[in-house]
Amino acid sequence: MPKPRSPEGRSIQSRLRPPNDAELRAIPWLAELEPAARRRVEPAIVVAEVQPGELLCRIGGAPNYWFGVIEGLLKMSNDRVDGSPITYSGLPPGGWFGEGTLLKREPYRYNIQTLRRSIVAGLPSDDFHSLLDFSILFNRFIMNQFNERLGQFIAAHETDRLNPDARVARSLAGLFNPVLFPGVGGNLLRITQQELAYLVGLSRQRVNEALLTIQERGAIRIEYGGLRVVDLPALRSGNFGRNKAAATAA
DNA sequence: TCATTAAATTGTT
DNA sequence: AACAATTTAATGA
Repeated sequence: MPKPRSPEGRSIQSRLRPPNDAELRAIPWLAELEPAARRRVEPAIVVAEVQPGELLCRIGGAPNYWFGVIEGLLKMSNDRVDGSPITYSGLPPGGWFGEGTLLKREPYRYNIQTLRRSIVAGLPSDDFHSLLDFSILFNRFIMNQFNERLGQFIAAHETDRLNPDARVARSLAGLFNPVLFPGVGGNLLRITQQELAYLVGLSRQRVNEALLTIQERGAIRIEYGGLRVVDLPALRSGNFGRNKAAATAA
């Protein structure tokens, strides 16, 4: 697990800076806005580099920003009563989250933690709400986002009881959702097996085994420091071995 | 640009 | 959890 970052560095708040051009281009919804809306909101966007293990927001915190991943990898998790964390989703580049919490003006109901060094963007709550007020295209984007997330949520729920191979497959399929995470360019996702293990809640060994199985089935190609999707529908369906013998025999 | 070395990641036990 | 093998990144000639 990434060691929780000690308060050695300055707080994230104090490290905020304006985004550069490349970072702005990595924000998917900006390009969809009306030109006037974009001009108005762009100056409000801030970005920060966050180190592995840093907490962007914790349960109970007041929602100040709508967050997005420019680069890197985050995870969204919750703590169960027994203290064991349950991960809801990984957040690869292009993913924006927290709009539900902002809308309800409620405290965060999950923890967002960085799995590796990442660049994170934030749109202040006030600007988020004013965008909702005057940009129809932004509303459309948010609706789309909700819709996709609902699908993801249902898929995740089904996945819970499946065997490890299928869980890994479905988690991967979730990360490759082009609507929620358009920053995952092409079909290559940069994620180490260790990071994936944290997301899925399995050991790295088991994830490694699962990935090899999935690769054998032709759904992905494993690469150093990441992997490539060959057959996304197959990943989603998640019909992966109850046991390896049956898998290879078939 | 190439060779060397360190660090990160993967595949196995 | 530990280990060896492989890949990448960094460095300097």
